[in-house]
Amino acid sequence: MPPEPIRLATWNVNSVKIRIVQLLDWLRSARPDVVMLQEIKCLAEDFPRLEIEDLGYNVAAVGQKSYNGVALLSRHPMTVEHTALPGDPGDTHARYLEAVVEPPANGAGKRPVLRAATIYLPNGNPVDSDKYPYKLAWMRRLRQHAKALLALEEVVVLGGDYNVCPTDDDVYDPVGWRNDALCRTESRAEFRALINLGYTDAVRALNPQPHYYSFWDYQAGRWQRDEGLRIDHLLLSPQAADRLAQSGIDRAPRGRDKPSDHTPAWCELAG
DNA sequence: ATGCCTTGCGGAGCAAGA
Repeated sequence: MPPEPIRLATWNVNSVKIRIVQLLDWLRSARPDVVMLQEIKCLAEDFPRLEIEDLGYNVAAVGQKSYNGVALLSRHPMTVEHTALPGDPGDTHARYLEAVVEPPANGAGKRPVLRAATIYLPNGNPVDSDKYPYKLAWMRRLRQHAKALLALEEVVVLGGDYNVCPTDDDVYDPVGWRNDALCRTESRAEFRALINLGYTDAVRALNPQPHYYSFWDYQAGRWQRDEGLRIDHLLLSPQAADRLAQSGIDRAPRGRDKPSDHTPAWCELAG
């Protein structure tokens, strides 16, 4: 009997406290094994862990008051490895959390561990403020760490809100957005550099069609017009990419009442 | 359009998001 596949998803929930009912409903229906959350917008001690643990998940969170904040949910045992992106102890934003997940053994024997990180990459707007160089510096740090992870030769999934539209195909209005921090040449070059280390964009790899979005602004009827951006990504190490079976974007949560402006991106790795 | 909508904070009106 073949081992069970493992499903992973990333979702910027735009406040986990406001979105708890939508999050629980989605966990019950999508039943992902590992979830990367962003913008929980609360302290870790205020994260609604009991409700999520009741659905069978282990929970790890790094939070701060009001802004940012990330969390990992896993149906399998999980050991936290990093609660911040290495490389700048002065960076106090809650934007990175990495853990090792132990999948259950099966008939064929022990399965390799999975290393999962949840990433909330800085937005970077406005581009003439110090937020943009902060974003680019954060991306360089991420590249350094992602390179070190490759040397481990593990199954690695770096999932999150990257705040980068990789190409013009990932934006509803490329000309209007070309000077935005999400689409600027430097942001795209940094994202490509990350990919060029040897990572695979799991959603793009199996869904090459343009205009396959993960975010729609609340304003100006962007959802109703399907005018969105693809900025939520799952990057796979070669050992993970070798197992990539399915991937996609689950639009359903974006169409529900009181939605986040992002919707989950997901992938499934063969067991 | 320095807007439009939605959050947190705090108890009004910003700041931040993307």
